[in-house]
Amino acid sequence: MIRSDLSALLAEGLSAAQAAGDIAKSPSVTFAVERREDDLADYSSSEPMRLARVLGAAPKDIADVIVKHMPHSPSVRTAEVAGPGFINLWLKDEWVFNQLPEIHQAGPTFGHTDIGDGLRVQVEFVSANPTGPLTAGAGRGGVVGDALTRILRAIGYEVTGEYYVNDAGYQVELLGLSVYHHYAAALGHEAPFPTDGYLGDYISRWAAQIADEDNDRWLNDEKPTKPSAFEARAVGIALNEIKRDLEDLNIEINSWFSEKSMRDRGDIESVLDSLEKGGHVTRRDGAVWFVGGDGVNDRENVLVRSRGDPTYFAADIAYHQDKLERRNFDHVIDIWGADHHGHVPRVKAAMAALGVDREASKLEILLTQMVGIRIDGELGRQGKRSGKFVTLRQLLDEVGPAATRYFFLSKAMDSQMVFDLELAKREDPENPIYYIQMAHARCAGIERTAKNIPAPEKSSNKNWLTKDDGELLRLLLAFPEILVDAGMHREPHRLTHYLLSLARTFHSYYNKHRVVTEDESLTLQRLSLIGAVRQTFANGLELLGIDAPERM
RNA sequence: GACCCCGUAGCUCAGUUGGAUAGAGCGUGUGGUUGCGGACCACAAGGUCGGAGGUUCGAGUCCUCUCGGGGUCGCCA
Repeated sequence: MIRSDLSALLAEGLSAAQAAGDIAKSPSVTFAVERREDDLADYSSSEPMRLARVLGAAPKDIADVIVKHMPHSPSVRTAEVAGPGFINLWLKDEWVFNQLPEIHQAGPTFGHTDIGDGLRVQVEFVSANPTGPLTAGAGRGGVVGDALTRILRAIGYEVTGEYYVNDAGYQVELLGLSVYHHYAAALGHEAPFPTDGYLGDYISRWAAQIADEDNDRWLNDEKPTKPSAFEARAVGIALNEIKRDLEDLNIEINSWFSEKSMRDRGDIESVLDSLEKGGHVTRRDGAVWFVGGDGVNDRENVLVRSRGDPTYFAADIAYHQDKLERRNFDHVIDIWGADHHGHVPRVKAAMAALGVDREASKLEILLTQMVGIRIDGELGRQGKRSGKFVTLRQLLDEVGPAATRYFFLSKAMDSQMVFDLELAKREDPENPIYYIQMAHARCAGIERTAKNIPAPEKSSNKNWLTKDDGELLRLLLAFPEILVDAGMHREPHRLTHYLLSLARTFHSYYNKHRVVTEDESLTLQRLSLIGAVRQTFANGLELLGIDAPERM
């Protein structure tokens, strides 16, 4: 990666200067180097200004001395001191040009690095209750989690994407009773509808499906025979719809973790036992409460209800212990909806209490903010139990998976967003995803036009690079850095913005320079560049889970 | 009341561990493009970064206060 190479070069410059006695000694320094998108430099570092105090010298003098002692590098054309103490670095065109074959050689793995060092990471996302179809908001978490998973893999982590299925507990009981009410009705019987039952249209749809397929198999007067089996039947239908939605949105789940099977193993009892032994439990009003650790002024939360069944919180503690201890992931990332934010401190406190993650360093919880859906200019309220919400399916049917993913991935996850259905439905250039896909298709189109031209040989002519070729190629070389930043900051939208910027640069280039011309040598060189551009779009879109069409 | 997120161009949003003149898309205006696809390109207008203090060489970015919008505070999940 260019950025880290330059950083090392500057560090060498500093130590050489220190060895020569030109500047005071210091502990080793990591030079922050940033890529510039203006015309001040290709890359720059402001480290000298930060070093001023430590080294007891003026920033400008520090920068001067570093530049003076910096070893020669084949990639650097010039290094100069600017402003109050910046070091500006320019890449050598010849070196930039020589990176092109490397991009082609890496092919589908161009941009990938191994800085993750094979660390085992779990990303848990969506995990919506199987008590109804996925909401549009769940789509946001799903898309962000899926893209993050892909990006982390590309930078060298071994990642498992998991969906935690809440297929047990009170909400599932409610689902079963709600569906049963309609099921019985469909067969001409009566069963009570539960208080706080689910009101969505899909409930009667599922009931009709069960009545149709199973006839009177579950029928009894007021309650289903084998109620837990009936619940499982309803949950099964829900999960099928969820899986189909995720599949159509190009989201891959490696592992479906069943809460029910965890409960059946007795994990909750054993975790409660551990908490009790650690003195983190108190009893009051017939219920069992969790007491936060070490004088933390945290509210107490119920683990076991007075009627005897464990809460979602208790199950979640067992689940996270399973991830962090039994399955021993090096790092766990949970992606939750913002409405769960109050739950974050409790779970972390419980993990600390269990001694599973005392430093609170292994469990990382990210929150995706609310998604408002605007239909016909109206911003409606969303609620699964009321049955009033926009489903992910509606989004997919009306907008399509590419635009849906792009829209969710173009904004930072911690900012609230409004999904304007009418706007997103329009298939005009307003939607930047077409602009990006078009760039890829154009590259492919050029390659089709040139397909009877022999493959580029090793070039002897290195003066072909215009400023525009160099700009385009420099942008390609930034791709690996973008992936590292997007992964390490957990911000997939950085990749989205990069691709948009690359598309802009490419379209501009395309409009200005013809690739396939009479000049065979030049044509071959530019074909190689265009091939690298196409590869970068393909790789980037793949990580976003968006298809890269050859034609549009 | 407590806590979380947001507030940047007309609209939707970026802004890289705090760095040099605040960016993009859409919209608006003007112009270009007989070519590898016109789903394109170039140029322009448009900003007290909600407000006030503070931290320091330097703040859209960090801290405090404050205003506005959204969210969460259950023996629901």
